[in-house]
Amino acid sequence: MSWTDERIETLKTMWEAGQTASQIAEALGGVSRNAVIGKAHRLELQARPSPVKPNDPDAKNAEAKAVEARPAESPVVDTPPAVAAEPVAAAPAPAPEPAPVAAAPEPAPRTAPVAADADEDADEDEDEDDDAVEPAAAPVRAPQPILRSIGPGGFLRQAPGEQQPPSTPAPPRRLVPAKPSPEMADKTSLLELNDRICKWPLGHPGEPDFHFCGDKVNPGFPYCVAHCGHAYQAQLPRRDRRPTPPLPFGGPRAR
DNA sequence: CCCTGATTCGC
DNA sequence: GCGAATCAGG
Repeated sequence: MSWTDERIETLKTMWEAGQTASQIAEALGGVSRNAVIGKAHRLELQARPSPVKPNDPDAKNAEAKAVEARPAESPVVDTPPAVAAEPVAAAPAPAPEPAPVAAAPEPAPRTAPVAADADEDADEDEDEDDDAVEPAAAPVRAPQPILRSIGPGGFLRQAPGEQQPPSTPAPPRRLVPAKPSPEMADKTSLLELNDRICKWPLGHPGEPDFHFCGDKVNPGFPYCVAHCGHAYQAQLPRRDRRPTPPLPFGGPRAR
């Protein structure tokens, strides 16, 4: 996979939006987390709270650590044209690339309670789906990206840890990355599924906010503990079940 | 363990 | 230029 302009743009945008390298890599597809990081650095996209502390050269270094034979790394303090991006226009971004459609879970949990026929399975769909005309939905899940909020008067607010000068004008970016809207930034998309996050779908495919649970899986299962509870339910003996099994989406597509 | 980003270095 | 391997902090 090569770094096309589009992919680079996506990388830049997501990187600056605070997405992790892993997220970016999965969203782009075909590249590893390392590749993303490497590319980001080559693009001089650094500037991001890294878990690994940059040792203070002044504080107490010395040469004890020979590892520190870093050539002249320009001590640039100047921050690159930072984000400051006002919430970019939505426009539900189609995945930048056809996703390997395989994420369909095996036990087939139903996302759409066809009709609450019968009793037992009280549908416990996680909220979502309904109405929500409001684009600025409250970030129910952990907001990862460093989002700036708009204060009174249209001032950009900075997160506590943020060091970007607020003066930075928003670059006229009209490009639409994989995750255009901030409210989608912390939702797990199809592209971000991996072996250790819960693949339980929330909402309905095709809807703008359709996403996946994204929690950590119950080891050995494709879902988190809570959703395993929904996916795997004890089956009553035999013929005790009059009503036909509730199939998702009206059952397997007949074709 | 898991995650993260940074750096190195062979290709 | 690229990215796997490696490192290192949380």
